[in-house]
Amino acid sequence: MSTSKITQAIEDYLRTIYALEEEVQPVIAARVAEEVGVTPSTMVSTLRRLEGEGYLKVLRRKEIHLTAAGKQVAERILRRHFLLERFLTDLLGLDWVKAHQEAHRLEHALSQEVEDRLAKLLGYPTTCPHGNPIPSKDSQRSPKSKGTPLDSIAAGKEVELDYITEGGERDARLLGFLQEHRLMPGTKVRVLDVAPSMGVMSLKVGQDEFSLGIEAAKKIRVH
Amino acid sequence: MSTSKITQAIEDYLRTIYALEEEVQPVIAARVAEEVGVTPSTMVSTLRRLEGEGYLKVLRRKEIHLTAAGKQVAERILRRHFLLERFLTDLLGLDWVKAHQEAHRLEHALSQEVEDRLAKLLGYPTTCPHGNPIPSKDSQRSPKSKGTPLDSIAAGKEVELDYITEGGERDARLLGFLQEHRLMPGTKVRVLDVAPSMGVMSLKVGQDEFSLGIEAAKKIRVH
DNA sequence: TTGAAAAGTTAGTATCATCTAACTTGAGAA
DNA sequence: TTCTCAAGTTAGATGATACTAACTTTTCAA
Repeated sequence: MSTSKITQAIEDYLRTIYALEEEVQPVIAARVAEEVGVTPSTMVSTLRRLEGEGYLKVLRRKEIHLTAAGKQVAERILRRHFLLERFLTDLLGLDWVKAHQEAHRLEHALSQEVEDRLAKLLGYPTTCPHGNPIPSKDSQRSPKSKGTPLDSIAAGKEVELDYITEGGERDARLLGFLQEHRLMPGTKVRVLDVAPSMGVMSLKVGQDEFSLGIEAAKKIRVH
Repeated sequence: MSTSKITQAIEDYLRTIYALEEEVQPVIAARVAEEVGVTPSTMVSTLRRLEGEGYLKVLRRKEIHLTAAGKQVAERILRRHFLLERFLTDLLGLDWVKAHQEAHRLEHALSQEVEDRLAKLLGYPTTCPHGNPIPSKDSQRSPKSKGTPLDSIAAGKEVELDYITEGGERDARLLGFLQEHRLMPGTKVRVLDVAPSMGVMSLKVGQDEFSLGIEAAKKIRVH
């Protein structure tokens, strides 16, 4: 198992599965295919390869579960991704959307040593710019306090933005929208109105009032 | 021509050919194959692909010449490579050898925007840590003053190290050796003795006396 | 001039990562 | 229960990048 080299494609599948595991109950092939952007048939052969390499197991109900080896690869990539996002936003001044995209390309080319030194240069940050906790190297799974999805907050309440899930991070339109409305970790948000039948909720940040889709709100965690 | 996407492999071949062009008279397939680390047969098919894509021409005497398109790709990669080397040594504190290796992996994942911002962060450096001029973006070929190869300096003379050629940069042992003996751009070196028949020359840097192979000395430019 | 070493070429394979098109399976709604 | 749609699968193909093994062609020096 895990004999051959870890390619960029493998890293992409594993990190996607890992992120999905924290968001949807059973991770199935169709979800992963959607996320990674490949056809179902590609998914089948890739899943077989990944299972053969010992990175994951596909259970009877088609549920995909990462093995320890798979988790290790995924966490390493996510750690580098978040670190790069910090570097790109904090030191280079990129916006959220670009930082995410660029980090996605660079994360595969970062070595352990550069990762370590970059972490030091940045003062050992504990979260990415979107508030996600950076997985620690010693594989101690982060407490994953999960936070409360914004869509489950009742009208009238004011909450503080905790973080944007990895699922939200992958959505460039959402990221751009959030940054535009200054909705970032630490921001106070008031829920003016929730209309599930309409699929939207009204929010107020400072003097700025706007609507957000319920689906998008699910990707935002508050407390 | 140049219709399909520029892959990492293509970038590697083009940047290698470009660097060789500045060092050896006619660039031939065998040299490139050696440098890139592929077999001659791989070289044949790759050369055909690259020629088909319009990145180079192979002339009658088997000479390989980059087209304008090929040069553009090569210069862009080299620029990113040198910039990354600066970043890795100046901000992250890596040594020469590692900086070169890491830059070689990262250079393919750097976008134009990140390149620009990185250049700004570093204060628009004009040379890499080994003294090579960073190719400018507007494709104005650098004057390439070439410098004098260290192996052609007569015994007794003292010179100043100008830069280490790209060919030298690719040689990890040489880089490590040079850094160990503090032989870097700006350093004054005295040539104690030249023994071409032995294939070595004796040098003195500060109080440090040591021998260097003639072949290695060719990759060092002084004035 | 010639012959060996260097360079180049061909043919056949392999792997990875992807696709399309056609098909099967399965799970929940009516 | 049955039908439908989502999910999964198979077969067959492609392109990029690489290899080995067996040549052929060049080039240069004796």
